[in-house]
Amino acid sequence: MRRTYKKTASPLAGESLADFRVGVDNAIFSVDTAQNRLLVLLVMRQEEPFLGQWSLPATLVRQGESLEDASYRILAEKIRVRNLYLEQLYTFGGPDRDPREAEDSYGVRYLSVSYFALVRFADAELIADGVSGIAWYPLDQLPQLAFDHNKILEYGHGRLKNKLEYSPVAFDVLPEVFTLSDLYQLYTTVLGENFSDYSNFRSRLLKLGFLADTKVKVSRGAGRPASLYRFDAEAFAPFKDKPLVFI
Amino acid sequence: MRRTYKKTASPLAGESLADFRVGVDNAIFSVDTAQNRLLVLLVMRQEEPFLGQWSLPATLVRQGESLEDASYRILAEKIRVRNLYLEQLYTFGGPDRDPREAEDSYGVRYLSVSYFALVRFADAELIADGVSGIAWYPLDQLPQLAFDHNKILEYGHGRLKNKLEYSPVAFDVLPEVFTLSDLYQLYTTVLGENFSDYSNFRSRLLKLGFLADTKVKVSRGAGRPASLYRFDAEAFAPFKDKPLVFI
DNA sequence: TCAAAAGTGTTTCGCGTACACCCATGA
DNA sequence: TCATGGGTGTACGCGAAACACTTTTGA
Repeated sequence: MRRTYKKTASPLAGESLADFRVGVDNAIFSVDTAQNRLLVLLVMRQEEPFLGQWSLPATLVRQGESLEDASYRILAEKIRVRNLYLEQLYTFGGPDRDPREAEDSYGVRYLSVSYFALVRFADAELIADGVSGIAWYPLDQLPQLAFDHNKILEYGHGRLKNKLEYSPVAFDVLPEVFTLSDLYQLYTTVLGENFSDYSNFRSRLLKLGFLADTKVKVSRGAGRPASLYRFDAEAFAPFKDKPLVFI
Repeated sequence: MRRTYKKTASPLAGESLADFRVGVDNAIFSVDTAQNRLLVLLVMRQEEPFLGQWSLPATLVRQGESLEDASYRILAEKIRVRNLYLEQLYTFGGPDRDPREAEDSYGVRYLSVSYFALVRFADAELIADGVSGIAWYPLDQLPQLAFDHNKILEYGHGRLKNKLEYSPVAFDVLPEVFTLSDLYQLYTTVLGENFSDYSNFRSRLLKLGFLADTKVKVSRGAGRPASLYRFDAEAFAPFKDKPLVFI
């Protein structure tokens, strides 16, 4: 039926279109502000190819399922989390990127649509199913990953840095209330040590006016107690879609 | 063979994975500096679905062909051009975005990986094959397009604006030598009238030091003749990968 | 000699940067 | 009382924005 349809309609019917399986690979980042570490979620592969190697949480897209649905599904299988940010990253689709292609006599191709996620570390609860390995890995201590997943993570890290600079993702990933140091730590761990002076970061952010001071103080060990702030979505609204630099 | 492989390896074998055809849709932009118009390349569809409707130049990915190859192939079929910029845009893959899915009893899905291209208008020669319609359309006078192509173009236009602000794509698309007014016109037509004052634009660009004055003057009608400039890729090198605002 | 287009210069204002310094707490 | 971390203030310089002005051509 499909064949006939193609044949009558297109002069290219004989050109042998590729059949695809579509995989979704999730690059899931989180920031452990307590330890100043940028983490990424890896799972141990339970099947061939790359059995026993670390990889990104991934799945193949099912019938009737959108790409984003698939991404959420795989995420929900690995982690329980309330606050997260998710967006499409990039589509890798060269031939021979997946060893399964070679084994397959029908010439089925495997295409990977990668998604980028940032989750709140505090309430991210890993789902250990007893069998499969699952773990947060510091981004700077990655093992050799399956497929082209190292490349995907590299790309994802770039995206994360941009997002942080130009959009308010940070507030999706911080607790409801947070100190300005928390915010600063977050930026520092993701962007590197020398992106901005604390006091300047502070005054710039406060001047924008969408951080509401709850006046509640919190003391963490020695030192003066810090004010807890809340992200005010309404006050931020005017900045929405406008280019805005947080650095 | 494939089935067996999946069945032994994965507990999800029964979950009915989707079979995909992968299409590549090209959002090809060009700027007619003479008429100050931002154009996009459309083709008239010669087959169902959406027969006789305008659409983006598109193709289905063939066996052994990478996504980017497919994008270049479809571009080369429609247009002869030497200077262009091309990059992946976004992947649209929800179920039911393509009417062919419904007609197909096997549940084949159609996924669209869109590419963004910017071509030099002066030497872009449309390939008219006598049958199919092909034309440059002003972006602000688009007809109703096939599939979700209007949405893709909207997304592509956003990308174009960003690219122009943060990267030197403009020089891929201008002639070898150009006047600063040419450059300014280009920016104006893409970004809108009020993005910057001409004189400020001018001094900012010149101060960066990668525009070489050829000292050759060119006169266009009345008015003082303008200097022709050349983009100096070597002098630009230090700025590569660094955030840089052209506005 | 005037309009049109190219190119130069100037003034103002705000913001990023780099600091120095004050404040409140725990040990 | 001192180390520690939170918070405030200031002085400098660059750059964006707005706009006035000069230069060189064609008509």
